[in-house]
Formats: sequence, structure tokens, C-alpha cells
Amino acid sequence: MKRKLENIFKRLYSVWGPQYWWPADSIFEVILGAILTQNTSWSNVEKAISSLKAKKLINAAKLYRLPQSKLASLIRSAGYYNIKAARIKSFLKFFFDHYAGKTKLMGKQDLPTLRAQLLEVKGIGPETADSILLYAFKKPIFVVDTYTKRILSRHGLAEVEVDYPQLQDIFMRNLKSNVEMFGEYHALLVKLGKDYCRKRNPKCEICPLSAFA
DNA sequence: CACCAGGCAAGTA
DNA sequence: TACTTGCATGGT
Repeated sequence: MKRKLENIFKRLYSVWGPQYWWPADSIFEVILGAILTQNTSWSNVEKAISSLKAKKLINAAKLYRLPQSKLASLIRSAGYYNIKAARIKSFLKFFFDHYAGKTKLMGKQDLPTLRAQLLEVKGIGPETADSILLYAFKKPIFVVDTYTKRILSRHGLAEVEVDYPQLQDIFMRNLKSNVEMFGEYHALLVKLGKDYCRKRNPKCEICPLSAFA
């Protein structure tokens, strides 16, 4: 399995190169994006981020003061805007209660503690927590998503019923811990999923992981 | 028109 | 505990 996972990464990276995740100007912006992109295309998230930027609201203190309904209307384009506004608000409460609204302070916390804390926040599940840990705080954790699961199961590397922690373990037990590589690997799997491994995708058999490529 | 996107929590039995 | 449903805009 170790060799297979390494080869998958080499193959994907040689085909597509670095993916430059996570596009953002600050740690806090990564966190907002991680919540906004839940089950949502990144292009829709970009519009929401832009509307926040236009109002200079990529700022924890300002957002904490902003009424939830105002926030909801600003992030409308990201979809699920009422839910996501509530989730951002619940993160902000946690952020100020525990870390004074300072990403620098939060980043000093150790990985297991921080992960457990994030999972306590209503609206932050495993993928969102791990995305924040890896891409915002540069902690060495492997992010797993529905594409990861689908790709591994289609290639016979995991059971269809495999759950998030099991899938994450497959990568973390077999790969050397490396923040840059973890970030690229996950991003490359997402690209592979989008381009070739969608739920119903006729291109599945010609994906770069197939023998002929 | 149908389908899906860089999930998560609440509801149901 | 194990399944199902709600959330919602915007691109293909």
C-alpha cells in the first residue's frame, strides 16, 4: 500500500504539477473558505469571499460583531448561506473564547488538541477541521474527502464502506509526514475526482491512474 | 431538464 | 445505532 500511495502521488504530480492550494491572503481567510466550501464548488465560494473582501470583512473581530443575517446575505453565493453563517459564527465564538481571535495564538496549539477543539465547534466536521489544520495552520494531517474515498475504492485500494478515520489512516500510516506533500496530494486527488472520477463519469477509465496513461 | 459541488447536523425509527 | 433528510446557489 505504501508503494501504491507513493506512486499515485508521483503520477498525479508528474501529470499536473503543484495545485497551489489554498488560495487565500491570510490564515483566517483559509478558515472561512474551509467552512464556505462544504459541499459547494470553489467557484461559488470565491464569489462569497469576494463580497466579504469588498466590505473589508475578512477580519475576525468585524465578523464577530456583524449580525448573522447580514453575514448570511453576504455569503449567499456560497449556498447553504443561513447554515454557513451560523457555522462561521460558532467558529468565531470558539476563536475568541479560546484564542482571543488571534490565529497566531491558535497556531501554537498542538495538533491533537486543536483538532479535538475544532471538532467540538458546531458546523466543523472532520474534513473542515483537517483542512483548517493543514492549509491554514500547516499542521501535518491528511485531508480526506468524498473524492478520496471514491478514487481509492474504484481502484480497489479501499472498501466502499471505509469511513473517514480509516481512510485518513491509510494515508498517514503509509506516507512520510510532510505538510507540503499532504497539501498537494489532497489537491491532486480533488482534481482527479473532478476531471475523471465523478459519481457518474464516462472518463473514469481513462484517468491518469489507469494503466495506459 | 437533471445532476452535482473541496459536508455536517438533525431528524426518524 | 443506522439511515434519511435538509440545507441552496450556480455551473455543466
